[in-house]
Amino acid sequence: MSAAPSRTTEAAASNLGASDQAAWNRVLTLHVFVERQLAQVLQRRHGVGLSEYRALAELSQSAAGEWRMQELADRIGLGQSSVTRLVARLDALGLARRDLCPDDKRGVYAVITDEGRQLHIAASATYAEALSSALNTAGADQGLARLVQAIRSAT
Amino acid sequence: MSAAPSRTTEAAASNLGASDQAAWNRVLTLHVFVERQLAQVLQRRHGVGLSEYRALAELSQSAAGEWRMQELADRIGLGQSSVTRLVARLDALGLARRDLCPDDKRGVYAVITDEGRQLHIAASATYAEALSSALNTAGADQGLARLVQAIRSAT
DNA sequence: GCTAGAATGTTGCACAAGCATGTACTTGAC
DNA sequence: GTCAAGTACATGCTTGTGCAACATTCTAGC
Repeated sequence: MSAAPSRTTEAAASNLGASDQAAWNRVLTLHVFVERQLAQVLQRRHGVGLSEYRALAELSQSAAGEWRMQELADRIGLGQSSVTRLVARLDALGLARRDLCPDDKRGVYAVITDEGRQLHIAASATYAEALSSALNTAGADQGLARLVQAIRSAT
Repeated sequence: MSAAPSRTTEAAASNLGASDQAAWNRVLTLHVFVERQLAQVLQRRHGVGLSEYRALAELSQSAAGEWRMQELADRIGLGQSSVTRLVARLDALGLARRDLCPDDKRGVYAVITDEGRQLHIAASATYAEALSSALNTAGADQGLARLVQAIRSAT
């Protein structure tokens, strides 16, 4: 796999690479813009950060309102140690609590509280509204319009 | 703006809101995955972080190899203070230097050095390769395939 | 010219996130 | 039953980032 067969493969990969970079740069621009909007509005109106909100969202839509720490970490895209402290923050705010796993004494559940559910319901409306608003604003930008459209229509 | 006229508007916004959330969650998942891959590979192979790489990329593709601090901040999606320190890091590494603006004594240029250009060229290949690889991997995932396709085809 | 306000960067501070390590527990091989 | 390896989470440390406050310089209006 060095000479002829890789020739076209490498060329194709290289070409795709260039357009991938342009595409990804647009994603980055959009990501920064939208996340900043969301973070600001959540902080102002509900006093929580994006990670807190997303943790509450995952917990509240779980069947039992709880997840193992590791599972929660995977779901919100953070590392283990970050989630340990994130749940500690939620605990301090009364929005979630830590619960020991009975059948595996190493395990810990993060459990959403009633307060947490209430905050999530309220913040959820804010989040949805701000997200759509941010996407609309970004979609009005010349360079991002097609990307936003593509993201929205990618089921 | 409370009763009849807002009825359909709110309903439409609400519906769009729900699908926007699902769409944005996929973007977040993809973003975390790809950025982590890129950051790891750049750090391992070239000893720089993502922000450093992106700053070098912006500087190297500028006409004069330089940008005003604020302009650079906008281009890589960071705040002013972050860029102040980012450029200080690049300066310490010999990859960029700070230059005073002659006609506006408040202004500062971040200027890429030869070392910076060389590193960028090398890292650029790594970056392109890792990006395409990451997108391909993500594109093989059931839940992300359509999104990756959409992003790639959104010119 | 002068002064008020805007613009450009820098610095102090707080904080969230990652990495490496430590601790407790579980599992599997023998 | 015991020991080694692996899993699950917590903790110490470092770092990059944002916000707010600050100093300096530019720009307009008078």
